[in-house]
Amino acid sequence: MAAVYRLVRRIPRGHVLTYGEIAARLGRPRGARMVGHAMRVCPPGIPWHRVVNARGAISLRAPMSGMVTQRIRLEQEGVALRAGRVPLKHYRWRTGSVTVIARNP
DNA sequence: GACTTGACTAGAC
DNA sequence: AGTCTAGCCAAGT
Repeated sequence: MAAVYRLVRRIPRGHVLTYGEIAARLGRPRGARMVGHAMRVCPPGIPWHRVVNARGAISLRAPMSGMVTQRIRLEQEGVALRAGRVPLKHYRWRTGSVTVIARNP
């Protein structure tokens, strides 16, 4: 749990991670749901909006509140959503690699 | 303390 | 290429 938050906090601005990838990084390749739960109860100070599902889409259970918030906050960070999804090829954060900052066009 | 429920995902059909 | 199934594990009942 705490490890999830620690990792999410390290996601650089303008990048995203998937639930599954976070889980995998924590040694739980199938524990994506756990990450989802961790986000649901996330304490303040966690950039939870940088976490999306495996296809780069937002899969919140509260579409009209959290979903919009997440999209807006991502866009404010320079993550452009295409067709309601984040182009993971471009924005997925690679841990350990040099942080390539994605800027607004 | 079992049972259900999920911000999930990979594979089967 | 859409839908179903089975794993996973923390929290709430």
